Amino acid sequence: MSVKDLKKQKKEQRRKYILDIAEKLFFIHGYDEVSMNDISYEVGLNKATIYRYFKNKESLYFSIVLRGVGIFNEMLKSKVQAGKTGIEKLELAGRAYFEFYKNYPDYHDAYLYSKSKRFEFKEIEHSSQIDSLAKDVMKIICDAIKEGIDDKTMRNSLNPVQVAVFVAVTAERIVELSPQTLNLLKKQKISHEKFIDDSMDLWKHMVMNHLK
Amino acid sequence: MSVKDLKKQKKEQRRKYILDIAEKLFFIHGYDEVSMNDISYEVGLNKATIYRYFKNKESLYFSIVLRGVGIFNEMLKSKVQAGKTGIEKLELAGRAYFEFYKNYPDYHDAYLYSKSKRFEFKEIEHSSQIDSLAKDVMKIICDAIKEGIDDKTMRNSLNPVQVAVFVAVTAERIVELSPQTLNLLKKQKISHEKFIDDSMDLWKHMVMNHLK
Amino acid sequence: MSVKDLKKQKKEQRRKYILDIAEKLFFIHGYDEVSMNDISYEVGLNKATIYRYFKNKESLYFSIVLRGVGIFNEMLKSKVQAGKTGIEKLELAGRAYFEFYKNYPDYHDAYLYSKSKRFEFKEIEHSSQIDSLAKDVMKIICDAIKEGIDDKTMRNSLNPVQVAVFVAVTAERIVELSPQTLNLLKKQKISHEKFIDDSMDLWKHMVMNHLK
Amino acid sequence: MSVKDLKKQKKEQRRKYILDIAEKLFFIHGYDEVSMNDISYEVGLNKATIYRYFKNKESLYFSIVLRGVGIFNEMLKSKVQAGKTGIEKLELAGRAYFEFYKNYPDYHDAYLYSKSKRFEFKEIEHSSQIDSLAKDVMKIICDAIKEGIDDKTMRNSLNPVQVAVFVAVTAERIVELSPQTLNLLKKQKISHEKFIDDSMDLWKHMVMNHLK
DNA sequence: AATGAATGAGCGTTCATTCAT
DNA sequence: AATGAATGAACGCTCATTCAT
Repeated sequence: MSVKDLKKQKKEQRRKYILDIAEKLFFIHGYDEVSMNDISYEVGLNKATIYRYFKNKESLYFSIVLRGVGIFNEMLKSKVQAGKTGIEKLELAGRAYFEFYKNYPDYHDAYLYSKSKRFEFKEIEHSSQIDSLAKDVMKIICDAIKEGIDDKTMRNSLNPVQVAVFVAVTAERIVELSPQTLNLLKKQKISHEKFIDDSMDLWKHMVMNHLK
Repeated sequence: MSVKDLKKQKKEQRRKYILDIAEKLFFIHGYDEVSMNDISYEVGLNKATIYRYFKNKESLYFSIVLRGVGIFNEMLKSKVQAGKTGIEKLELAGRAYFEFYKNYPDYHDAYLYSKSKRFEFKEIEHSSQIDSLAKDVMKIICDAIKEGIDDKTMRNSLNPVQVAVFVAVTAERIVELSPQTLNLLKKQKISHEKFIDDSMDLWKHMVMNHLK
Repeated sequence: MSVKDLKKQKKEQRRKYILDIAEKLFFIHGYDEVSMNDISYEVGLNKATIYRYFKNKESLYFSIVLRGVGIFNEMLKSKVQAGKTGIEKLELAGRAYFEFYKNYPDYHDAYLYSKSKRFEFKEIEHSSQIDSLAKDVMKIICDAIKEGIDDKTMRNSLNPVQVAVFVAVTAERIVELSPQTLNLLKKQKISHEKFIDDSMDLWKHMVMNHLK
Repeated sequence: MSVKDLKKQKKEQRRKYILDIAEKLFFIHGYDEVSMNDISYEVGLNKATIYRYFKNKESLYFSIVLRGVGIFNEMLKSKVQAGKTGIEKLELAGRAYFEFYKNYPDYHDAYLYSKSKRFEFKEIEHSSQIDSLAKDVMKIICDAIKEGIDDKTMRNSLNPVQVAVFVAVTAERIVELSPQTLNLLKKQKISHEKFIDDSMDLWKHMVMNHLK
């Protein structure tokens, strides 16, 4: 039993090691520019061995994405719980997202890429776990909105799920502006940071209870 | 003179024909899954002949994207001008966007893909024309917001460019929901259409002048 | 008649023009790096039109080589006739060769390339004319040697043809040393020029009549 | 240990096998006319497998050239050491060269082609080893000449390096006469063999000490 | 568990040349 | 005489993946 566990542990360690190296490479060069050769070389293990730990290249990549989503989830949870009102929690959720983006931009990129057309129509390992975590995220946002409606910091005409989806998908893109868009903002002396702040203000106006 | 024109016209027709076929293929299978071999085979012309009409694969793709952006521009312009107030114009801009998405989802996809990391760092034919059209779009939205501030249908604390960017980037993604997200909405009996409608409502709350 | 001649003349002029441009390109980039596209573009005529003047790319190239060989022939003839003794004439032939190399290194390169394996086993236009000129060269050298034997400036045990061939083929390579070889000489403070001079001295020792 | 060695040996054998086939093809058709497809087909291994053994086509070719240069080096060394005087050694060096050419004309050709413009400006595997062997050759010839000057079988006015270079580059070409040149000699009833013999006689006259 | 060897499929692009007009 | 359109053939190389051991 103990021996088995030891083996398992060792395997887990090695898996983690491979993941660390692959992550580094993917983050530097991008998914398509990194070959399994590159990874196995950098890891120091045979290419075929990598396949013992990961079904294929995609699975390897999605494991990394999963890491990122996990990190985000933690950040989100710990941040949001500090809020008192619903609207405050929503704002904190937004802040959590942007903080995640600032601290782990590569994970963020990887996550977006994992959801791009590049991978669709394929059954990929780990993608269900990623989805599950994504669902948790939606639930947290949803709950914040429900709370906001209850405590009257938000309009009661809002549909929590609808708003949560809106918030989530727009957040994803607000942090990743194209060079051209950044340029446009620059001309108005609006930094990316300020843009994000202002966007959160728009969010609040979107949901706040103006009657109160 | 007339002979030359005829030739030019014929060439233009041929070009269009290639573009039509390639478009079909790209829309079905995606950029990376379609090879120049596939295209030439489907077109019925030699691969090298394709290269007489398009510098390379990317140029071919971006020509298609350009088509789509052109179509959207027309739709946007004709829609927006029907609005009377600023906020009405903004709403119509949104409607134009969603209409475009509904009628030409593939063009929309192609446009997004053309802006993805997949192509960055490269100088690509037609990309400047695409950018130029994209700028026109931003200007139209911007003008609508300015008008809204002037006619007091929108808050005067808004920065037009900031809002325009926010609106534009979020619109891009609201229409492209992942299957999981669509599922989530479905459980709440919210159709994609309804979601879009509701999102436009959120937009309006975001910018409207509540004092009035 | 006169009209025909005029046409012929014009055609000849155009041919020369094409040749001039192609020559420039070949000399700059080398045979294999220049495409018929490049040439036609630079010439300003349609690719197919080039083919009206030259059977194919090789024929075009060999026309240029022919030019060079022609130039060399003239230089050789005029130089050699100034010599009084046979050995003097041989030396002058050598000098003519090296002068040609110095003044027209590109023609020299092209000539050597035309004789390389790159082209063998093929029937190429103009190659017989080139050969014919090459024969003239051999004859001139041969005659010089015969004269040298007669006037006793050279050993009478020499076979003129054998020596001529030896002189001709070695000359070709003495002027085109590899970077490594040039380096080796440099270490001994021997410049390429000096090497050539010394080589001509070796030639003279090779044939001179030591009894005299 | 022994297992590893066995594998290495097997790999070496396979490498040699590929080299043998490729050599055959290159020798028959020439470098540019043989594609990697041809080689892999003839070898009976997948194209990609060839790339496991050789970095690229050039590396494959230069491995073959290296073989040839190695063979020549052996021949040269063993021949030259049999000479007693310097001039004798020089003559033996020449004989070694011609013998090599006679026995391995294809290797000789390949070596010359490897030094042609076709490959310049590129860093190619094995080329440094080839250069190193070429340097050995030059050293051997140089030493022979120095010895010849010392033992007074050669003129003391000679610069050993200069003569060595002259001898080396001319030797390279004497053996590779064009069909036209061979024809010319034939008319004088001079066989290639006789031409080479006579050429060596010229060499000797070139360097010998006539005072002695 | 780990490896080295092997593979099939594919990639976009370029070329010299030839045709119908 | 001159053109624009069209073509077939080829090119070296890389990739993710899977075997036999």
